[in-house]
Amino acid sequence: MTDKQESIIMAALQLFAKDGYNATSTSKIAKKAGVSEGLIFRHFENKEGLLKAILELGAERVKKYFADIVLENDPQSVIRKTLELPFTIVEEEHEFWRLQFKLKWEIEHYDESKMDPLKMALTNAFKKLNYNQPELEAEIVVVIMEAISSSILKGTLKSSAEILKLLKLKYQV
Amino acid sequence: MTDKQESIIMAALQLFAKDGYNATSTSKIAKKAGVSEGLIFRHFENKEGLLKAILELGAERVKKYFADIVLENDPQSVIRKTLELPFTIVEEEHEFWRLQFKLKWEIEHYDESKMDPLKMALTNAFKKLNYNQPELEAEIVVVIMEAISSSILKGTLKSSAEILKLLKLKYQV
Amino acid sequence: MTDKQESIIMAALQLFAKDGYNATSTSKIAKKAGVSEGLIFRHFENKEGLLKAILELGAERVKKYFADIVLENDPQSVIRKTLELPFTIVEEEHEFWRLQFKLKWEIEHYDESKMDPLKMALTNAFKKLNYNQPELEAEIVVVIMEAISSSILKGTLKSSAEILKLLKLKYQV
Amino acid sequence: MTDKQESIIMAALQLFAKDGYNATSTSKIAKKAGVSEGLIFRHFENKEGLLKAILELGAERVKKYFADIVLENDPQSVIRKTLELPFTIVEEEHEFWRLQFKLKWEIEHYDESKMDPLKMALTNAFKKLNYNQPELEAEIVVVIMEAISSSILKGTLKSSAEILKLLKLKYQV
DNA sequence: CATGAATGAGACTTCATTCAT
DNA sequence: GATGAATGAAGTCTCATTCAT
Repeated sequence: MTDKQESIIMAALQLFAKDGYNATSTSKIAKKAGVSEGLIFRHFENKEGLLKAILELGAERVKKYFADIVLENDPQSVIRKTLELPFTIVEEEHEFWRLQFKLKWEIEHYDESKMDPLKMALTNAFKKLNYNQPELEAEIVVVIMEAISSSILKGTLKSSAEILKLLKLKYQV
Repeated sequence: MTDKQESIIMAALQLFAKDGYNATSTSKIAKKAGVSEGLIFRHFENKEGLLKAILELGAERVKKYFADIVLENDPQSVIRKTLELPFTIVEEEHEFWRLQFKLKWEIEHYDESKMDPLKMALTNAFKKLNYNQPELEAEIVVVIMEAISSSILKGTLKSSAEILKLLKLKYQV
Repeated sequence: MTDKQESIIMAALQLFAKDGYNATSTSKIAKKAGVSEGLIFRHFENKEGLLKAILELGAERVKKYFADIVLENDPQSVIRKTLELPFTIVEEEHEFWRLQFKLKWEIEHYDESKMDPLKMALTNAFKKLNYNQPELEAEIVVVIMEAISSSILKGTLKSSAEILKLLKLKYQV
Repeated sequence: MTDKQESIIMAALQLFAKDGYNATSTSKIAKKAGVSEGLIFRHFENKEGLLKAILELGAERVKKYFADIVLENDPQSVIRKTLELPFTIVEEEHEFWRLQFKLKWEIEHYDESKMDPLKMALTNAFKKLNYNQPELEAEIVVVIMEAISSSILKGTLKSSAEILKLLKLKYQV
């Protein structure tokens, strides 16, 4: 990955996140990245190719975030870390994640399979804690986690710290 | 509202929901609605005007859905009905609600105030039930409700019936 | 000429004068005139018909302005009145005349024949005053008169009163 | 300035001059210039940008025409050359100048300042010749010069050679 | 690898005009 | 006579993509 390739990706990332995929022109990306418009197509074939590159980058970051949770043995820690996840997104990565969430709605068949390892880890955790329906519980936690993430990214969640505390209390983690 | 105005709105609704606002051209809308492209602009001034008309329609439907909950006296019913809400969306309205959710990400300043009455009703309900932090509880329920709605609309929620049952159990409603 | 016909003409006049013929839409005219767009076409057949109606109105006003000069016997008065003409245009008629001048450039074959009576009157006057080339003198006076008119209408003429005085002096009228 | 840029300007010049700015579509310009329509916007940003480019070209040509007069020392030559100016416009440049004159009516705030050097030169000349009101005389000559130019360009001036002779006689130049 | 001029399709929008009421 | 919904062509402009250099 050359320097210019990276700056294209970073520019696209920011613009896609701010304005959406369709509303962002390749010319704006090129200008922001400080490269010629043609270069985008040499490196990524077309606009969608650029999007895919960004999406893959997203999948990798997701894996990294999940790794720490999935490798955790203590079931309570698995749940706690999952709930904490949305609150640990650093400010600088907000636009990156905004884009990922936005794209879930924009792309026809968004690949949700990257959530599977987390779901399994959670299911296992709830099993160990003798919950009656561990799979359902896992799915609910994932849903809650995603919902809180998107609220945070959209900036509509108030008193987030207290909510986290309350959630941990409910799950006793 | 003439016949053609309505068919424009319906066509736009479906296309916006399927492909997104930006990716839908006014010419496609006109073709689908069976009218001339110019008519869209005579009636709605511009593409955004058409979007606003649809959004207002959405706000009205939201109000209608919420009315039943907000006017409820029994606190447990308030919570139960809120949790049930996502599961009561009829198939035909799916694309309409898909659009509403999609737009939350696509539009710069999406107006979230329409949730306020529901939040207040929930806060009141939790107060009556002597929860320690009724406002936080209300916010969590809203977040959960929205999350489940979006999962259902995206088609990524499995075993939705059981999840509802489990949630009701947790809140004893 | 009904009331509505008149208000259409007046509205068109003002808008054509301000923005030009091409840049003025029939819808703007209708709105300004307070009538339906269709009515314009019932009365004037098409946009060009409306223009022609205005042009004829212009020709009539020109005739009226010229009548007083052409019927004058005293040769010096003929010249003086011609020179004074641009300065006698009342403020309210400015946009009307602006339009007439603008159209001379906008219309392919603008009919200049309405100037003929004036030219003849001037030629006669110069003949009576024993100028060597009365026709040429007449043409120059007309050219000067038109030039000053357009300067006034464009608002680029300074010290117009003094210029008039000086011109009268030159022609001893 | 690439080849295509130039052919766009030339095509626009001719069409603007013939039909006016508003009545000329960018698609017609592109077709006449033998380029894609999009190229117009890549080079000139928008239709008005193209107009401005042409206008600047006009301002430069005006300067060139005036330079010879302004640098003249002999006052009579200044006046004579100014009067002769309209008659020296070569046939091939007619449409260019037609456009310049047409635009004075079409554009909201046409910049008249380019006449200032000429006016000053004339004022100076009349001063040297001991005219009582040199500034007024200068303004009149400019007005006459512009009027004759526009008559020539519109093709409504007859016996132009004699008129020039007569004017020179009047000013004894 | 990198540029940027050039393209052609299609975007949103405006407009003169028609026609049923 | 008068309305205003409706049209279809054309308008300006944007965009993803190509290609010679």
